[in-house]
Amino acid sequence: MSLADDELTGARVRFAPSPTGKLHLGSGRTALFNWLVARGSGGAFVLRLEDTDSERSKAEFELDIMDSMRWMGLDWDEGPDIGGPHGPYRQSERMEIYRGYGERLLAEGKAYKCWCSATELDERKKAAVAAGKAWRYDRKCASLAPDELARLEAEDAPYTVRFRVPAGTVAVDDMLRGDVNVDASEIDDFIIMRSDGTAGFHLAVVVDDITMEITHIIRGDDHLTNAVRHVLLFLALGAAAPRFLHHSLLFGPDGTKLSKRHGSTSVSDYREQGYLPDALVNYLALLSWSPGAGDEREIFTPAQLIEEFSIKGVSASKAIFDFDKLNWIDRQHIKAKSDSEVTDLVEPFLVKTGRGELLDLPRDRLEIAVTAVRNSLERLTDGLDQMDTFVRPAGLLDAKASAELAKANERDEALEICMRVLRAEPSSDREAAERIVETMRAEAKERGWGAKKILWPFRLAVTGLTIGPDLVYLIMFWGPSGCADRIETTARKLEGKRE
RNA sequence: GGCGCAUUCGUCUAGCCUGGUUCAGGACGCCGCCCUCUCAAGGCGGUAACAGGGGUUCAAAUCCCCUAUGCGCCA
Repeated sequence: MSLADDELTGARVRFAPSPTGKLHLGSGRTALFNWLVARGSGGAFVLRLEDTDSERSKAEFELDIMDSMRWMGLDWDEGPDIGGPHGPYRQSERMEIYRGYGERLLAEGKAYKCWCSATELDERKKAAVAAGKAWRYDRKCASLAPDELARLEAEDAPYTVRFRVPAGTVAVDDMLRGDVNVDASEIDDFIIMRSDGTAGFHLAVVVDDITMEITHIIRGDDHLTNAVRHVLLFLALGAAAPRFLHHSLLFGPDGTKLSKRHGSTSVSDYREQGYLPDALVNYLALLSWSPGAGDEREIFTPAQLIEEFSIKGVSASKAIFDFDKLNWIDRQHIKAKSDSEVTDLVEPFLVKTGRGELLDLPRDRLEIAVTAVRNSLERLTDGLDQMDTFVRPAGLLDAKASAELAKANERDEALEICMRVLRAEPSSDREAAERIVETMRAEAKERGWGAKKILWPFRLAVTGLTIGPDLVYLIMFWGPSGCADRIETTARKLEGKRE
């Protein structure tokens, strides 16, 4: 990683998803950026689960998130499953830690107890809005008279703990946007401990980042203004604020937040649809990152991304997810693989779609079938239908093929030629197959025909279909004599029909 | 409503920091042509953008200000 202007060596970064849903593409992108910085800087990548919402947090989502990350190749150095020196890595297991920090802030006068009830707050808020004023917590409990305070303490009524926001300007050091300055008076005294004794979101995040020794916080744009609160808390707790990088959010083609309406949104969906993990990673990185400076490459392996990625190449503007481009990138990654690798990759999808006949094929023939369709692969699932060509019974014509054969001139002669040429070739390797096709072309030429006059009936008679893989692969798959037999079967059927 | 962030072809972007070499480069998509037994793939070519307005300057996509729009956060 080249980070001339950022002393990014040994950066400790973290990815902190809430397990309230499957790993979203947008979160996957955040995880990717963190991972790239960790790996590129020789630092560490921490996975932390923000599962404080016990209603919505589910174990199955934790599993999906971790599975999806592993599938993408985003390995972490510390996390809930593998532990680490700063654990636990689930917020639900860290409540005692937060409470300690909350109490410390309280003791130092940097926070205060607030007895205002939700309904009270609501009323005052409504009044403020009705008066045309912006509502911000009015600090009623920030300066209670001593006797009032004593009375409330004695009552043992539920209270929240609010952070006493100091006056002044707060600067968030963002690696993409420079210092973002906000006047602290814009921030109200937010709650750091809820009335049930659990930590508020902001406190939990900051305490985690301090105790886990996070040096760089990389997350979505939606947290940019939250960062102001976080900086305030870091300072109040006597910790140096880390550096931030708030990347842009992901949107759908219509400019609204990427959601189910636009198609699949979770990483695992893309996995199931047959995208290569490296391609998804490549595409996600390319949304808002580019190598820059006249470097026009677009296809990168994860290793290359680690090598090339730099903060300088990251754009701060919004990113719209383009399915077409993803498909194209996936195709490029598939193309870069060997026939054997693609075959390995396709196999699980044959299993999933119940294509037993193809799976029963010996490996070398399966590989021919895969090789035959790999050009049309945008995703691993795309060529499956065309592969079915190879397990069709001989002589079975679909309606279109049947019609095409019926109207072909000199069809019988063409098929005769095909069979003769095929039967004359004992070998079935690629060279032989290519030779056969060339010979058929020559035979056509001799008769003053176009090549189509022989090759088109050949395809139709062998496969029974009007579309399908290149002829060379048909010959390689069934062998010359196998093809001749299939043609013969078809020819006999045609004859039977005629009589 | 307040605050914050963003704004180059339909989309992702290069260029902006270090103003002239850019009547803005690449990629996806789209369109056309070529190749061709089919579907593709591939090759070649084309389409299309500096949000608007003011400045500063000999010169602005590049620097400054304002406006607009989008998004986000707080409520």
